[in-house]
Amino acid sequence: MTTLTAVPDRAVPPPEQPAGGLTPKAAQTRAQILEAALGLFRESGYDGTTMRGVARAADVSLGNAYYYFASKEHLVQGFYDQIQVAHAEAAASALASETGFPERLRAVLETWVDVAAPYHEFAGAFFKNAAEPRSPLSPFSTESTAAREASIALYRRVVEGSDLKVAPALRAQLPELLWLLQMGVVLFWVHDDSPAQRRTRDLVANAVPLVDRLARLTRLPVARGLADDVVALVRKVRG
Amino acid sequence: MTTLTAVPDRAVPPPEQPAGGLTPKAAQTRAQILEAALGLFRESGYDGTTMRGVARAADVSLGNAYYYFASKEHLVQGFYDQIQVAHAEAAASALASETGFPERLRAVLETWVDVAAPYHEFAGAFFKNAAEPRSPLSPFSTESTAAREASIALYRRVVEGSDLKVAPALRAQLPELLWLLQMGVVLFWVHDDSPAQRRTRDLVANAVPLVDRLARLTRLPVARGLADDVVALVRKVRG
DNA sequence: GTCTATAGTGGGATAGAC
DNA sequence: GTCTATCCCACTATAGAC
Repeated sequence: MTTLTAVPDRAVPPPEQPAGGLTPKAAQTRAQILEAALGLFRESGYDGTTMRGVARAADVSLGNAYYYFASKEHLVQGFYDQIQVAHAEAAASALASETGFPERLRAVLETWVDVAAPYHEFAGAFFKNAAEPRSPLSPFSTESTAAREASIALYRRVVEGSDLKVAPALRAQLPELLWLLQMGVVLFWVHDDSPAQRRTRDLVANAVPLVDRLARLTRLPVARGLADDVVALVRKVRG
Repeated sequence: MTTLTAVPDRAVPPPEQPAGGLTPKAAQTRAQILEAALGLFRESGYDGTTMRGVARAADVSLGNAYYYFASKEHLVQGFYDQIQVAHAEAAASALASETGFPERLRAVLETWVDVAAPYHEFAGAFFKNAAEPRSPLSPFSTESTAAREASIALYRRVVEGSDLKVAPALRAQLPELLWLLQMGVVLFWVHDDSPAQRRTRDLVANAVPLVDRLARLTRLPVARGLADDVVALVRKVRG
């Protein structure tokens, strides 16, 4: 779940029509299956939904469902897409009107909580699958690269459109670090049983000013060396 | 699993009636099943191990395996307990000879990597289960409280036995924060495909001095207020 | 309370015919 | 591309032995 910025489905075997396009018929069938799956996920959750049920609801055979979606997990990517689009849209309008770094950061994090809220109940099951390292759904997987980059780009906009003054070396790395912060928020969120995810919202409200102050602190000589080393560590450890 | 075996010897042992514990026979069978499971996990991974296989390797019936472990996942809980005990033991000897904070911290984190190494290949499957919020296997769950407390206690020893000078408010919270650091290391570790988890060891080696410097920095007035606020945030957000 | 044997059920995933 | 038939395995149920 984490990013919930997901990746366009590539579970589809590219049959005849090249250029990544599907036959109209194939696209239709595929959409049918996905729609049925998302409906059942909403109704019965992830575990409560069976591939047989999806196939039946989509009016196709079980084998056909597997022809388009290699596994039950792959169906979840459609769910990711929906949230990712909604988050990007909601965040965009907030970013258009704010210039302060903490306000922008808080807006983006809070809109994620807003957008994801309706799915909180089922998020646990999704999160479980996304957390598996070898899963294509993992936010760290190569399959998720595009989605991850898109999400990081959102935080790049947060930084670049803001008045933040920060150690130069850190500035380039900051979007990625903020994305990691979102990962942490998501982790907290899936464990948050408070009504309307109140505690996650509190976390965001209280953590953002701290991040802001910490970032600005890196301009002081006493902290700058440390900030540089953090950047170096992240860079080294990333790949 | 580790603590419930305290059945005092008696001249005439009563056939059963374990006071919250297991009869010796039961403990023996249970251990047998767990050992067989861990062996198969190592050999064939989590998904490659079947409950039938576990039962066969342990020389018990399938039903008996389920008598002791309600599900395949519950076998993983046994793994957690075992690794936690092994980690505590391995770390203890390192802690006995080191007094510097970064050396102690690094030793504890590295012994974890050492102890967990044999299971790295299939740790992903474990991690997947642990990531599910409502799972009793989650490190944040109430069922995991004992193991979590034991782990935090280890980091309390790291701090208390060391020469670390840190903002007083932070000192009390530090063990818990270091435990969170370990969670982060574990997250990195499960995604680490380098031989012998080289990159995780690099991460530890490079991150520990940073943590050390950051902790000491909190004594400076300029950072102290921020440290206090971090402590306040953690405290608020935890419960 | 501990254990066996056996016979299910349900659901994820696959093979191969058409 | 779509189907039917099938496999495999986690898990359950049951009935009974000690």
